[in-house]
Amino acid sequence: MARPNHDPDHLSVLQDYYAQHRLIPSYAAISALLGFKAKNAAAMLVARLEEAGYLQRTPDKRLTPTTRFFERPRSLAFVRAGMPEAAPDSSADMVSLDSMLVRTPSKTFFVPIRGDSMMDAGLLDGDTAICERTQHANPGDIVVAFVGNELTIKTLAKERERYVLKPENKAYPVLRPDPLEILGVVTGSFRSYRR
Amino acid sequence: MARPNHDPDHLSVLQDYYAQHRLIPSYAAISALLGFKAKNAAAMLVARLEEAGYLQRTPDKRLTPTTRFFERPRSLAFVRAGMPEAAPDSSADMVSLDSMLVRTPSKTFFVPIRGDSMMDAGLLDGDTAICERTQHANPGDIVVAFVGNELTIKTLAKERERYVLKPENKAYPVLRPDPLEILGVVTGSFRSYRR
DNA sequence: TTGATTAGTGTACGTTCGTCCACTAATATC
DNA sequence: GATATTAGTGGACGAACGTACACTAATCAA
Repeated sequence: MARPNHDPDHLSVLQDYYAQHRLIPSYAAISALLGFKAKNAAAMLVARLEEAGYLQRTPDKRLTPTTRFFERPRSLAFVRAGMPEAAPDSSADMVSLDSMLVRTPSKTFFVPIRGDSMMDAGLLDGDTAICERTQHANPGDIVVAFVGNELTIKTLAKERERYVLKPENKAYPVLRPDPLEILGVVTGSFRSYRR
Repeated sequence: MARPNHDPDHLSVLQDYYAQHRLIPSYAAISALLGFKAKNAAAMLVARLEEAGYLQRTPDKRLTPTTRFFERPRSLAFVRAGMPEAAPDSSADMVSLDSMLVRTPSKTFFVPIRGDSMMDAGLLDGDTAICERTQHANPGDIVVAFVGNELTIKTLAKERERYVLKPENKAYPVLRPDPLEILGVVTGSFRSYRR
């Protein structure tokens, strides 16, 4: 009863459970899930997974997944060999996009992109910018600002001593609002191709 | 000590905690976090949030977030009028990334974008494409295909009687793999500007 | 002004949880 | 063939967790 190698199947059961419930189960639940008859087996499994960097503990010792826990086998490449249908990705669980893209929910909001003024930065009309409210932004950051009573998204730039808003499209002029009212920085973006 | 309205600030503290730790804290931890002196206050808060559909319990009664828990406000055009800090009309326009971008989890997988061959479609190096496994794709769809044993993302096009893969960058040639092996269509994409 | 409702305090209690320790079984190493 | 090493069993125990109940305070509607 001793396999030197790690327990990949055990891990994937936990991953599936997490995908369903968004929670690492208790030792008792793990035992039930994996057919262990002693909670201790679960405790040792968890210890191994912690060691291997799949699990982690909060300051108050509660179990949480690490980033590695969510890593999908980039094995999509293998798929080729076998059946394309056969689970390219056991999509069973995927990191929720929310948790990937939103670090501080209370400071995060979405702003729809209108027009093509940020086209060259890959922000197209209809995209949505993920923004975080913040006091300070640096030149080069893409920021959300108020210009003429509307929200606009541009790259922050410094022009001599002055901060300006630079579109990422040569067809548009640099904006020099005064005062410059910045609401937040853009931390990400997404788009949907469907409807 | 009785505000009829819900506790948006309490919720957002929990959301931030979850974003950091990927775990709903215990009642004791919630009390510490929010300054409650009695665990019971936390229990009642949780009950309210369950009622409101932000939290949920696993079969074994452990607390987990619901989809609504992850919803963020879409644009805050209102903010301008009042304090940017003040929550805008919360009611409408709350969206979660997952529910927006992933329609069929079991058929959905992610493919990282490499290179700039899809630049003109706003898919930059480092972006992630959200793909859905499907049998049929139409000309004009952005698809995931196997070309030379690697995954590639291109626009599907029809050239006379033949389907070809068109890059969205004039510097790249049209691909005419035969047979053409399509894994799925790209239904969305996202990127993060951080790190 | 009264009464209902909502939010939080304080304390107590039973259950679950994680940990610990002794023990067993199977594999790999020398 | 002896011996670590690894994986799991089983039971015991203290601490943490969730729950319950009685009570207080603030708001709102009648």
